[in-house]
Amino acid sequence: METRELRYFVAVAEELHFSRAAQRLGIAQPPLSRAISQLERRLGVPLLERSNRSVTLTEAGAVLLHEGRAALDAMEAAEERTRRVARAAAGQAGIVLATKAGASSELLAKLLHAYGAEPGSVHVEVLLCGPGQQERLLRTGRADVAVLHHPFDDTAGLDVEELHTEGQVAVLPAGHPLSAKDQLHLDDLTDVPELPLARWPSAADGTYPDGPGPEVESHSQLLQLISLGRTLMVAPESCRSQLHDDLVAVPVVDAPRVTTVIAWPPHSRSRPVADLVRTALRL
Amino acid sequence: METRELRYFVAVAEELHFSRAAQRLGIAQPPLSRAISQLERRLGVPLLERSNRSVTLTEAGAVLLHEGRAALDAMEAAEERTRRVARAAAGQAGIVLATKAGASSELLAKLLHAYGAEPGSVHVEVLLCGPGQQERLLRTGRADVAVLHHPFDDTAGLDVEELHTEGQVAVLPAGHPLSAKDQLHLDDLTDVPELPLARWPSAADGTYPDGPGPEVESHSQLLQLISLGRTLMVAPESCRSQLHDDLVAVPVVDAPRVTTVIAWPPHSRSRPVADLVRTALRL
DNA sequence: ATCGGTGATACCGCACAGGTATGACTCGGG
DNA sequence: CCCGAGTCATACCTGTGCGGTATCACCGAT
Repeated sequence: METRELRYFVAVAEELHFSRAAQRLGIAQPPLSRAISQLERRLGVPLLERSNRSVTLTEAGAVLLHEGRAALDAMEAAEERTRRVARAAAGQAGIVLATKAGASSELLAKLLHAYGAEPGSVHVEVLLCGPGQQERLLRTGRADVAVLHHPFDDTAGLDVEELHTEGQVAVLPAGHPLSAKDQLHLDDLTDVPELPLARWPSAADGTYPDGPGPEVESHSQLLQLISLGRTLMVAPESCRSQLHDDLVAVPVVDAPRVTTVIAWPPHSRSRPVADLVRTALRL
Repeated sequence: METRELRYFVAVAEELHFSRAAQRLGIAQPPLSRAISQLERRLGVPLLERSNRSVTLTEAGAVLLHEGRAALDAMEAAEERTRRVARAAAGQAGIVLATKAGASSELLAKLLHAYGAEPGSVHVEVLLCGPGQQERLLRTGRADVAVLHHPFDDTAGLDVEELHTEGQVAVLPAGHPLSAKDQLHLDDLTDVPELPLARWPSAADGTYPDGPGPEVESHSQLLQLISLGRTLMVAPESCRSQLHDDLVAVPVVDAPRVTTVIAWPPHSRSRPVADLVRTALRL
């Protein structure tokens, strides 16, 4: 199976629409149709169910979509890491660490400081990105190591070490009745009509889901909207250090505990990554 | 990057010889040369160092070899699992479990029996294979779940659960002076001229490494050679249940402890695999 | 100096990816 | 009830590029 065929199939399987998929791939629709049927013939397995004006995945198609995404990621990672290693060898070496913008900043600062003091340490480029993006950067080879947060990020297929576990707090505008309490439950927060949960853009297409909450695209926007009394959020308690006086954090006793982990691709043979992880575990 | 290019590169990187690699790939040498230089040009990175009569990997080439193998495995796994899912849907369903021939047979029997009694259990095809092969079967999609042994098998990139930990014993011919002891150290076993360690064929090319020990290709051969007083082996103590009277097992106190684990690919969404793992953990 | 063996280059033919035009079919609207 | 819009499939053409053969340039051993 060639990557081209697999890319084509993944596009169709995601769009469930040949013409749109062809447009996304930058080719015409007929060659795409042909490529897919050829793939089905070669595998000996029907992947798509073409019925009245709609395309759906067969069971086998669903499997190929999943496994195929992982395989394409691995191909991309191989290519990307090869390029990066050459660039590193050619001068300004370094590894790339990906982390969610605004999360675990204190821990990260300590880690980078400690690692920088190690003998043989290399330059660490920090890549801040939106939620759920770090994991992808790691899988596609654009990052060597990432700081993730269980259970929010998917760590399937990555090697991880746990660094820190903490509870979560509700961040509320000062003066709101709920902010006077000294602890809360999740049920207290789901149905607060005047503070609906904010909506983030979908990672896939950048559109916002429906709902009453305000649309946000960054952490600072969200904090400002809380200050303005328009929404609330639930976040790991370490975020307290970044809150202004006009925000109040109240522990949410039944929210899932959040574990900060350091993660890297399972086949990594990078010495700097190993050093960085060892340093992180000593903190 | 197309899988064809990557397959070509991996072949050359493994052989470090264009003509042999071309032969292995079933193509002529000139197209292979061209494909590799084209790959290097596309990546913008030299992968191979061609100097006086010898080909060596550059640092980038070594990375691409490693990452590329994983990527090719993932591609193969995607293809294989898709085929298998279709076959399973078409009638005789089932999952494939890979394990080393002759290892953990008791545990495996208990597991299969317990799983078979579960509601909703499917047929489990057991694939016995040589040492170090299970892992590959799992990575390339020919198996859904495997029973592996730490630290012998590499579990990087697989999800695992530990099932059982045990020490190791030396298996000796009855009557040999060492068999009279009630415990041994590894040092006692490395330099026993009359019982040199047996040699297994290499997984890569099937050739035997050099050495004084007898060549074997199966567990039963090895046991017979021990009976004949020609070699010895060190194995997990659970192998005792399969030994004849003319073999003696003596604990090796400083041999690494062996952990039997059940492993599956990290992206598995197979319900039967999850059930099987859950059953295994209850044993 | 010669020969065997290395990888690179030159050239050719054919398979196949991709484009355009069009068909078969299904739905919705006038 | 038919027409038009929209779906994916088919037919045909074209050009790229993969693979093969022949050959070269280079190096080392004899």
